[in-house]
Amino acid sequence: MANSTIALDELDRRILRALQQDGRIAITLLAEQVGLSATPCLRRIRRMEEAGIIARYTAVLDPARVGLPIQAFVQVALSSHAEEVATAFHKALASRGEVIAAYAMSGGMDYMLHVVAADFEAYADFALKALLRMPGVKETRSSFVLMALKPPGAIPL
Amino acid sequence: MANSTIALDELDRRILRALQQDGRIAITLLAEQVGLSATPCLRRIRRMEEAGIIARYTAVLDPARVGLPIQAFVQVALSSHAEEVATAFHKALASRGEVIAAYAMSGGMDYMLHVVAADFEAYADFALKALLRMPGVKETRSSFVLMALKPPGAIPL
DNA sequence: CCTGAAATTGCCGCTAA
DNA sequence: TTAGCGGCAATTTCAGG
Repeated sequence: MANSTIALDELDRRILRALQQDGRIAITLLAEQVGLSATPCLRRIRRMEEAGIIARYTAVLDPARVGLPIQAFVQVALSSHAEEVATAFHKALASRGEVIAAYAMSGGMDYMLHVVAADFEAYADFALKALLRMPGVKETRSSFVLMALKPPGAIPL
Repeated sequence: MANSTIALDELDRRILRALQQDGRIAITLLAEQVGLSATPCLRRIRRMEEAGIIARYTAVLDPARVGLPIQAFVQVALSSHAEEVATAFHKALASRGEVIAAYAMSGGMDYMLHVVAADFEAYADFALKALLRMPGVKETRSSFVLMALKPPGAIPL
């Protein structure tokens, strides 16, 4: 996972589209779909993995079906933007599995979190006992997901 | 992808953890890791795929490395909650690749969108020319991602 | 445990700077 | 001529029965 900026041609983009659609597709099949033989196809995939274009492969789970039907987005403001406060906060976030995504944001609130929970009680525990007590947290604002219209999105290529 | 609610035992959870970590792991290796032989391991995987617990497999791309370095979360309020307005809005969202995730939300704003773009100009085009003209859109509020702390998250099991 | 299929590697040929 | 890319074929490993 290096960081070189590599140019992608149409073949690469086709490969990425196919792999986003089905991350376990057989290389042989993929190669056929994009109009290559397996060898150069695999070579391109490896190159994009090395370059960090393909970050990883994953199984996408349905949170509701694994017992985590509650999803929320939480905006968080910190009371201080000192680096050590931010670092401590990041560390606290990292240790919490229910935070499935976290972003530092521009604008009024400093962070956006995507959180899953088994039920409202578990969510409340997280929000009140964990999140609000994390280092530097000044204010939080939770909104719950009622319905996922586009659950896991592919990146347009 | 049925919808039966199936109980997961510790073995299933281990399988899911491994598949979230590496969606292309070989069944043989996975089986060894979780302490099963390949055949029953594969059976469990198929069962969870059928049940929709495993929704799909995907390659996770780094948006910045495929030319989409701008990410934003956009909250959207509709002027009407009539079903036909909402449906038209959902349809408009679906046709926009830069919207990589969309959720109907509780609370003040009706929707939360996760959007990627090649640059601010492209983002502005989306926000001003596409989103604001979608059916029923009353108000939008964009916040930009400065840094992804937990980019693509796994669901805790 | 066995058989067919897939992944992976080495090697060769083609094409363009 | 050399660097880069694609294809073929052989080998090893995997999937699925």
